[in-house]
Amino acid sequence: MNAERTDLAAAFGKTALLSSLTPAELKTLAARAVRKIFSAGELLFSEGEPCNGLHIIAQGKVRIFKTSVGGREQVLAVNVPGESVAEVPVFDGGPFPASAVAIDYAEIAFISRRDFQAYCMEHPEVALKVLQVVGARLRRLVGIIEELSFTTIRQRLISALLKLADSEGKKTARGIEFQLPATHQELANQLGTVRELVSRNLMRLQAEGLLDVDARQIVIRDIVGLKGLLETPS
Amino acid sequence: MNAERTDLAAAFGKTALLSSLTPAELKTLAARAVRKIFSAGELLFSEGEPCNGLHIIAQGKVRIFKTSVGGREQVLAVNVPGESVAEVPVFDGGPFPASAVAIDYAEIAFISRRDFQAYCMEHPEVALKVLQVVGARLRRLVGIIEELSFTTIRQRLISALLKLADSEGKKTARGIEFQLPATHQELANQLGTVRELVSRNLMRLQAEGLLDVDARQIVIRDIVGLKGLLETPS
DNA sequence: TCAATGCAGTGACCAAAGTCCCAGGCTGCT
DNA sequence: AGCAGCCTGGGACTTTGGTCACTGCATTGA
Repeated sequence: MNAERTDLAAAFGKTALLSSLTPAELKTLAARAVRKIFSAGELLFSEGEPCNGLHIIAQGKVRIFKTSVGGREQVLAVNVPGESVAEVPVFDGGPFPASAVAIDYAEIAFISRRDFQAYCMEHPEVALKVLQVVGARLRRLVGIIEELSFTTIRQRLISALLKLADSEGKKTARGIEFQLPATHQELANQLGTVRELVSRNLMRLQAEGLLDVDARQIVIRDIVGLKGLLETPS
Repeated sequence: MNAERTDLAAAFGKTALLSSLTPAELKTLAARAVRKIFSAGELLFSEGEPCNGLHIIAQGKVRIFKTSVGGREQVLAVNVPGESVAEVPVFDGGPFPASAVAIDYAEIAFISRRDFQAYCMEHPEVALKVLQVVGARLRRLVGIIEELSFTTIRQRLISALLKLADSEGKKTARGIEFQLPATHQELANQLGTVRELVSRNLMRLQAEGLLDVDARQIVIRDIVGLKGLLETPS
């Protein structure tokens, strides 16, 4: 396993936060970082816990989410290698506003709050980068709020499908094909709803001839029609 | 009107962002700021517009909100004097993620992006403050998402009432009394719903004996009962 | 004093969202 | 082969949210 370990300094060089640093600086920072390994489904941290450092994803994907008392989940973000997690509590000293879980095997570089804050004081441009990253996060949250309060589940599902088609879809004779990245349950969590509604709405779109569904395999037959449904409120 | 003008340097001293600056620094920064006056209901800026500077509220209140195609509104924040508005686009260069309107007569100090960014490079501690402010904003947005996706309008209304009771309520013989800060419509916008549901839910709570409603005058009769409704999903 | 306007309350109605429950299929394990 | 556990599909039903239309009330300003 050791041999497969990602080189932290190299990983740092690819993160938006630290891309402006010189190789030497990356190395000194990497030296201060702790490597943490998580297996699929393992929690990085839970909402409400105190935060003592910055997490940078070297490998794997991390899902950030809130949990309700009723056991429902709302996904806030899915982060990939090169991205950082929980920048905010590092700087305001508060607890984690949400929980984070490793979606699959993940390697995380962990830098203590003190070290990173000190680094920002010495390198103001890093602080500005952090600000940009946090800004992007904030914009995405505003987008989630907009979707939750203005759109139906049907529309949210459609726009999620369109995004997937755009990023992972392959054009075939039958249409644009792709696989759902996970279970209907997981997709429901991202849309802020429950499994059944995802199933049902997929079936409804199929019945309307807009796409074909076979469990997680999706074939979009009428992408123009789908986009049309986003404009005019159904 | 000139005589009533707020002293910008003094106002700056009270803002979280700039509280660490010396009086001399405040003065030089204030010299670079432009004063903008808005009357009630006037737009500071609209979602999607490019952003060319930081707004700091010297006087008045500002409401930040998103608008849907159907004309509905979702309030993201209400900011008061001493707070800044739209820090994010100042730093990431993107457009405003939402619109802002003056709730009543307002005086805004406006500092250009370039000036403020330069200031942050010279004073890294200011950048860290900005990060804290943006962090607080982000936490509030996460809170809104949580409410939108996990709670009913009834519960959101109750928790809004409890917050108001806490901040503005006065204990009287009849219970905790206060006035709604604005119209039912406005309250609905903050809860992410429509006027009728606010009316109805208020009436329902009254029928249940938990509070008395007379238009905007609220008397909470059973605060324990209200809090109880937040715990167990109704 | 009398429209005009804006806000609050309300009933009827409809659509969306959510719950509960069970059946069928697939996978992996014993 | 047989079983257990997950995931999906789907039926029946309830609750919540939202729309529309109308009434009454207060304020305001001509």
